[in-house]
Amino acid sequence: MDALTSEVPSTSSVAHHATGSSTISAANESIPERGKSNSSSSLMSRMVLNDNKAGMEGLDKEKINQIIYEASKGSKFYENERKKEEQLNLRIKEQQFQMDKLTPGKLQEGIREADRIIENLNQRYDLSHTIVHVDMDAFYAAVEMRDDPRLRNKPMAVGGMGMLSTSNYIARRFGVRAAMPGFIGLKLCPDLVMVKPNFTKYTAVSHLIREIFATYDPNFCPMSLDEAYLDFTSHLDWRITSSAIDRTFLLRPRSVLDASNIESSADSACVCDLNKVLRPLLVSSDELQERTLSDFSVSTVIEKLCQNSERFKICPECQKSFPSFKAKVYGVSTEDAVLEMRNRIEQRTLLTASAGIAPNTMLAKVCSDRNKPNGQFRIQPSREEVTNFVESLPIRKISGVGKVTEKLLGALGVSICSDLHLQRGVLYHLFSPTSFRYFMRISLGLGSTLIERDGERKSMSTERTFNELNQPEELYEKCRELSRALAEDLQEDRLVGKTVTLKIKTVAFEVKTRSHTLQYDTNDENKIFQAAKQLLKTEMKAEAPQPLRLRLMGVRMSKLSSDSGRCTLTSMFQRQMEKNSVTGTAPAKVDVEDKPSDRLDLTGLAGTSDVVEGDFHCIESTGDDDCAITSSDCDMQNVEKWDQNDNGCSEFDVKRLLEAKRHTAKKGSQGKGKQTVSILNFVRKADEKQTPKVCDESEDSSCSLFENSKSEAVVVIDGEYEEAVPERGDILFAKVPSEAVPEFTNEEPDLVRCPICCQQKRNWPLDLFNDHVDLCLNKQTIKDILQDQESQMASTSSSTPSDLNMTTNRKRQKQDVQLPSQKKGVKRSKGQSSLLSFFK
DNA sequence: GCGGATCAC
DNA sequence: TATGGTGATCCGC
Repeated sequence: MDALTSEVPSTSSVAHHATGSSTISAANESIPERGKSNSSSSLMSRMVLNDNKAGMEGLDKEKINQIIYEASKGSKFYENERKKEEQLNLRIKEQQFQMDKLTPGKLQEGIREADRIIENLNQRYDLSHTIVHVDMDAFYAAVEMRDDPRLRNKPMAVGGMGMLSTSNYIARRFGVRAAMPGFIGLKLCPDLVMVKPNFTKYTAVSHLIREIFATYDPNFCPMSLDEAYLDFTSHLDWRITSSAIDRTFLLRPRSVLDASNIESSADSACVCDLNKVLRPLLVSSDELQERTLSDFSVSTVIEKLCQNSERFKICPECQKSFPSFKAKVYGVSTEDAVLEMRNRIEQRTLLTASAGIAPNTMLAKVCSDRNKPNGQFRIQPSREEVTNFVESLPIRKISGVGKVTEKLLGALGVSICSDLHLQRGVLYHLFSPTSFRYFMRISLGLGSTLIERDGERKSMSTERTFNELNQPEELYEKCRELSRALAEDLQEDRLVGKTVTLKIKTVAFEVKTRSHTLQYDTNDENKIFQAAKQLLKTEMKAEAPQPLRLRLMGVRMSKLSSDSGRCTLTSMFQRQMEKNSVTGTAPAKVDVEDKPSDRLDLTGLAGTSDVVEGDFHCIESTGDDDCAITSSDCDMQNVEKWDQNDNGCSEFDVKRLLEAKRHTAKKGSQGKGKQTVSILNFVRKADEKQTPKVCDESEDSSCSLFENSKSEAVVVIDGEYEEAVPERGDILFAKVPSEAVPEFTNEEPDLVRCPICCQQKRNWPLDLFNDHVDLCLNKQTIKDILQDQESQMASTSSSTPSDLNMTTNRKRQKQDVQLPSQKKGVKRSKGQSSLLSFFK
């Protein structure tokens, strides 16, 4: 979290503390020889080594930073960083200015207000939870080392020349760390071995550890493949009453573990996790049914059993003999419980984890880093212990305080958490209420005590870095690829969204985002592409006559909702069609969302699946250069031919088309086929006799069904440019053929029927009809929701969290530092009535 | 609603 | 030769 953007000043009373100006390498300057001024001139705080990581204590930062600087200076990346640094320094100056303006009276007021807020926060002090943060040690690197013993004694990192994701502890001694480009890692450590990441493997390991997590807290909250928050409170309660057997686990010694992952002869010992294959056998054996066995006797009994009984000598999984192991009975204490979990993880994965134990997530996170690797640390749940711990803690250790916040606060004389309290009067005035509150919570050692699963996802995106692209066709092609990938991802998760955002990064590393909100939800590749392309086009124009030179492009969809069970007009009509197929009625088929780029489907209408010509004034966009508007009577003079664009795919200037349409309407020409210029993907027409008095604008306002002067029902998709720009395969219509008319044989002329509930009314006024349909849609939605909930309720009792079924390494995260989470319920449509009104 | 910035992993 | 991808939030406008 940031929240620290704008008006952030500093006080002059702490000016001597301030590292405000751009002077030297900043970060945490506890190193005494820091007195040396910036001889290497612009060592920026944002370019120096971030050693805020386990295994990076006491490095020769001076030397490392020099190497980093030498490797970076003069690059485009470096120049951009320098620019950002200057910006930050400006912000600090502004902060300083604001602080200087603070009068003693103002400061007093700030302190008063701060104390009031603190008092308030204190009311919520809650030490009743035991929160555990677990973090695998150097996860990706550890997996690779485990699987390739040759890597074990070498400095290595996972990643490539471009970027490293993790480094092992040996490499960290050289200053090589995550988020560092590989080529710099090589400069710091010429012997560095770089290994390509293998996410499939990491995901598999993640499954294993999550299975174990779930046994301590079925509602644990994974933050990434290798990290999670768990609420141990309930487990610890259970532990008190548990038997010794419940707390007994089988441990292969480390030497056995190390050997177990090395290729060996067929007759070697079993390498399965004994807690998976052998422990269940033991636990259910008659000999161990005596639940009152003492801690001591359990291990003795197990030992004897395994020595004497053949049943416990051969692994049922691999048929090999079990290796040597010991049975360890863990105590009922918090520390024992966490140690047990970590040991089980190690037995299962041959990898070590570290853990932090504290009354809330904020502290637990800090603790898990304290005794890394392969260690754990606990803050006792007392007010004193918490205060003690927090007091001297550098603010940078807190999740949510990054290097910018660190520097901003540093300029105010705040570097450790107790400083936040000392400077509360100033902070109150200089930061937003959100930020201030966050700071006060930190200084008190307050954090979230609730471990919540992530709510609904809020956005989904795809972005790619590449070698410079600057040709329009190349850029459009990239945009197309990204749109396609995003559409696929959205569809896989059955999500649709409204806001399309284009992200670009120029070759100078400047990042821009441009977004557009559609009138409707979609996850269709073409729709997304049209929007993104338009945004891209605008950016290219802004750059003209220079080419737009990019090194990255991304497409994001936000304002998401679920596509499953969604009550679109589409699905309504489809449902209705199915119902009516027996009786022969066939309401207009509006199929925009599902098959947007399909050709006009006249199958079953006029007995042909081809595009009908002649009376039609239709043009199919073939994407060819020679594609032109040929509508005969429609006044299309303002419509020029398609721009050649987008990699051979023609682009149509819709504004002009719409202009032509308006023009036509104004002229009032009533000749054949002149009334309507519709851009559409699908169209159906009603029988003259049965012309529906429909002018139905569904939730998808870009898709309207209306009646033209020929008493024809036409589906028009002509809202905004995104949906209007014809794509290859789209069809432009000026008129609808009367041959292709489905018969509404079973309906009376003025009878209007709700497509959802099938209620019929004569001369149903349009607005009332719309309201009714709205209501019906909601009703169906509610039903679906309730059904969902019921089925969920039925399955909640299962202790296995659904998240164990990870399919991608995409993750959602949640920070405890934010405002109270606004749990997003299911989206409500306008005019939704209460549940009661639906069902009474 | 949009765009820039910050942060975590 | 060469500095990532995904998701979230906050702030100011």
